[in-house]
Amino acid sequence: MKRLSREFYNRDSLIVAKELLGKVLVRERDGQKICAKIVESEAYMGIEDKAAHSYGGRRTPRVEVMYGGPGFSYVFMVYGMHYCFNIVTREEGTPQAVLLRAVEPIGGLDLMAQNRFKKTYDQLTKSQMKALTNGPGKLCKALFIDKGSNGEDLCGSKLYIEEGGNERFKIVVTKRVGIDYAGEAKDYLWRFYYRR
DNA sequence: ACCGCGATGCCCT
DNA sequence: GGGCATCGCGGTA
Repeated sequence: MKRLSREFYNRDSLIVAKELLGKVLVRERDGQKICAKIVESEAYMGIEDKAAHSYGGRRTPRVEVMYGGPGFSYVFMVYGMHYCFNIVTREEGTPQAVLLRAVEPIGGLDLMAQNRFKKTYDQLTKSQMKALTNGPGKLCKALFIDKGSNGEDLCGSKLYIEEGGNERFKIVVTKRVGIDYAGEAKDYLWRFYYRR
């Protein structure tokens, strides 16, 4: 499958967040490969978005990568124990990003099961199977995405995104999650997920 | 099924 | 020192 180009990412997060649905996130590590379909995303619109880490032009060491240009990863820690994986969008100096909130396992099932639960895929309970990659922190753990993947070039060969299949689907549009601190921005319909 | 809560570390004021 | 772009558990139904 064809890898997404730098230009794909060089657009508003609202567009990229929607278009990433159905695409395939690929993680290569130690000669092994994990693939998963992107099924939920959120747009963070930068300077003007009270929910974004770069709101108001905030530029600290943590968010620096958001200013560096499209197609790089922004990985940060939340609640002291989970990571969130974002894709930086827009040109250098315009700090937008898309948060991946959920993916669906396609390949490398045993690797994901090991990373999450220290078991083979077959050994997972039903609920563990369902919860394998259905949250931002969970998908990071399953795909071995942590601090070390911050600033990774998604046009490279360790962590990247490919075109998906041609399956038809709908996009459900809702409010973003976990941003009650963001004033009126908490109600913006900037969360998207794959239906069917 | 839904709800409440504690875990735990880093970032930024 | 306050607060998090979360998760999983254990309680009540």
